[in-house]
Amino acid sequence: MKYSDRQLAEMLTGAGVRPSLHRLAVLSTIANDRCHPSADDLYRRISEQYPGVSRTTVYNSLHALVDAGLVKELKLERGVSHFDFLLQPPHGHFICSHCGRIFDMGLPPELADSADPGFRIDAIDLNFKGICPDCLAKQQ
Amino acid sequence: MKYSDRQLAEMLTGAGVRPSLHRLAVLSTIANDRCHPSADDLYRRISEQYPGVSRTTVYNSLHALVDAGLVKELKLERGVSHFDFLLQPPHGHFICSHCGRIFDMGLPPELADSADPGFRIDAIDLNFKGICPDCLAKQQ
DNA sequence: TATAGATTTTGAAATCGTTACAAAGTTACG
DNA sequence: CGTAACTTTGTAACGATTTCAAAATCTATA
Repeated sequence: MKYSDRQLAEMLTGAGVRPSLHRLAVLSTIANDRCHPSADDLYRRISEQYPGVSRTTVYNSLHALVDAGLVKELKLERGVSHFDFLLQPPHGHFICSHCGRIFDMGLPPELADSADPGFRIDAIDLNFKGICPDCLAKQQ
Repeated sequence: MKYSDRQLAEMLTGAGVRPSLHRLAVLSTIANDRCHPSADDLYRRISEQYPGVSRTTVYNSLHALVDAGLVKELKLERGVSHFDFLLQPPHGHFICSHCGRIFDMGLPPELADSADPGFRIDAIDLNFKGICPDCLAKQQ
């Protein structure tokens, strides 16, 4: 499923964020490629489309999108954040130790209930680590 | 349950790591306080006991303990690692958005089975975010 | 179409946690 | 003892991110 720039622009205005060219480019890359890019990945991708864009602009855009609730920041490894589109059922992630790719994984439906009583659960991060099918096939 | 320095030293030698004073102090803090300290928390704690200790020594010790499989590095927030004692059943964590404390939480037993077939799961990180009972009580 | 006001972008410098590295100190063991 | 292996130290570097103030660009209203 691909989101048109018009759809994405509407999401932005709907969330009270002005749909500037750069913000739209950042959101479109996150929403349509679903590759969980880091800020630097995004900077390089956006640079191809808009040469001369500032790294700070990419960070600014990301903050705006995260604050607007359209994008989720994933803290999977120390030091680097990755970014995921939020318009879809909640899901976890799988990080392949071999190729580094990040895959979406379904969340067990009653996971929130497994927390101790008395805690108010607002968000769940579930991350698997291991080897993805592609790398398993290549390995042996 | 508290671990004596002798017990901890045996764990270290058993794992092939020389039980130096600093390493023992780091491990003891992580094992006995169970407060999921960051490297900087540990540096400050160890400094009280051994004034003049170098920050690098704390990092070196942490690396040794993580490599030895006695300590697990938690990547809960961007930028900072926290450290948890590993000698206990696998568990997830709850981070209170209000006070910042980190609590242990049980893992649902068949969580690994919920991953898509074809992936080899080596590790699971489950993190809840929300408000802890103490902060909930104080809030209203 | 002007123009003022608000918002966005820029680029350089700063920050923060962590790592690299080489020198100095310590320990184990023949 | 002597020497090789390991540990600690302190400084400098690193990389991702943030800060900040100036410049550019938009928007609304006249």
